[in-house]
Amino acid sequence: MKIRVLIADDHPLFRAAMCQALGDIVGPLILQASTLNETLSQLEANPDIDLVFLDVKMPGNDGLIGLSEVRARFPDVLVVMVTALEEANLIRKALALGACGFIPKSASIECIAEAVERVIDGEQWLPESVANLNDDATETETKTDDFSVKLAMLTPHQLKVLRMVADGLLNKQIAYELDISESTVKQHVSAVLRKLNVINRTKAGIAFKHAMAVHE
DNA sequence: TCAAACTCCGAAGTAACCGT
DNA sequence: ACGGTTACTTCGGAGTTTGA
Repeated sequence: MKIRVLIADDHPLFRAAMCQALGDIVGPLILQASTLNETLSQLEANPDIDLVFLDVKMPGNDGLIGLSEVRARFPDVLVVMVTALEEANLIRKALALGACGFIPKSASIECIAEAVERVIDGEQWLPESVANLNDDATETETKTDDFSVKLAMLTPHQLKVLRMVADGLLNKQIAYELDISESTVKQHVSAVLRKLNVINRTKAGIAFKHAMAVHE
């Protein structure tokens, strides 16, 4: 298997272990990152990266913000989430946001190898222990799931804009950041409101923050 | 995907009016 | 004269529509 892999995790020991495990599977084409910014820089500098193992909790990535950022900026890159937590709700959100798979840090090398093969083949992959997690979602969580599904309907540009709206940026500021006109930002915001079925940017921002916050 | 033109809405400022 | 209330105007930001 000749694919280029990026391992994004803030723990050097885990990265080293992953490198060792993946080295036997995908060969030597493995890059590393310890923060979300570093991950994005690596993806920008290496457009040939096929697959990213992204830690749910690392500097700059609290929850699924990193996933949404990577999906928004690099829609062609496959993303497999890595976490010590096996929460059904978190996993559903990640998959709805475009993650191709979910690997617990306790996964065996065989398990990781199977994940890589399946994901590269275009399938979604979950280990059995995760796939069998009881669906104990509360009503609120169910609503959040619906929202995550709506989030997955957004285009990469719309996701970027939503993230900035959630951060409290004005349309003018978003336009400056993305180097587009203010009216284009408004068009994106309108599309986001329509797709998320909310009446204004404040509600969209709050809902987005809520959906991204997985460790409350 | 992007931009232009438009409407809508709320906040802030100002003037006119009224009661004390 | 002073303070409070109301009505009007202006302006900036948000959102929609239309077309390239």
